Amino acid sequence: MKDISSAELEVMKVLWQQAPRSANEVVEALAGAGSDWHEKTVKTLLNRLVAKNAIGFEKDGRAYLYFPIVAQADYQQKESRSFIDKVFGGRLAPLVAGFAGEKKLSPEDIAELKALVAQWEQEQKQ
Amino acid sequence: MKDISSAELEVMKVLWQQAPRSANEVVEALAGAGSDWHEKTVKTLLNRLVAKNAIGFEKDGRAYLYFPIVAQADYQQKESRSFIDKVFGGRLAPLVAGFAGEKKLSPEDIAELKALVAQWEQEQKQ
DNA sequence: AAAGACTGATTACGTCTGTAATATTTACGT
DNA sequence: ACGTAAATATTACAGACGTAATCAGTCTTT
Repeated sequence: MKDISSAELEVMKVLWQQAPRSANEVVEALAGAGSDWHEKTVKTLLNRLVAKNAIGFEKDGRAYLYFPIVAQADYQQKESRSFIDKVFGGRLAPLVAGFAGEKKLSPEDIAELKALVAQWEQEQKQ
Repeated sequence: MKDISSAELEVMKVLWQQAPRSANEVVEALAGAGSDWHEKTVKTLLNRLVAKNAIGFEKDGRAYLYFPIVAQADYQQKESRSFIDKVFGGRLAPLVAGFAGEKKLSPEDIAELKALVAQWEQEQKQ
């Protein structure tokens, strides 16, 4: 399947958050989120996403109700993998270390990472 | 500065690994790394990188010797930040959790992440 | 000195993307 | 049943990108 571009991704996020939604609902959600895209632009993006098979729709009268086909978790997983491969030669730790070095981690992130590490240790003991 | 495209990135990697290098040396390094780009293609990429100010060159007779201007660590840092913002709403932990869930972590990664976490704990105690 | 070889510079071209405008279809209201 | 507003579909267009080919300048060799 073709790549989802970054403008298209903003539309996906709206549908991941809630679906199905009409084109107008998507437009409004984006406007509410601070986007200044013209309505026509959003419709184009929806069309392209349909063409890419990233979203689908069902008819509701004359309008369409769009919903994601690609799941957010799958998208995140694939993109993460290809990003780490491309930029860090496939190693995750250097990315985390880079963030840590720049003090760009939120306390929640630190807590969550700690928990993950603790969990791995548990699993390894068994 | 303009973005470095993914084809351009392959050229950057060669120069990050060793610099300065002539265009032909870059071509050879890429060929050695399994790329099947035509020599002309690589020259184009070098040109575009110069135009983007990502690399520079000094003359060596009729040939140029290219070297990176953008540092790899800086590039990685910026790209990581924008990737995490774009795909994970700025949170790092979910990315790591995704990898963990898919068992896609190398033992080295796990060890390194553990060490990082241990280090944060140290820092917090002080 | 002229020709050839090599190098960088310029040009090419189809696809994708951002950002819409225009065209066409169709359901709803009267 | 028909017109019209609203929704979708098609078309537009410039810049970035992948992937080169061609042009132009210069160093070398004969």
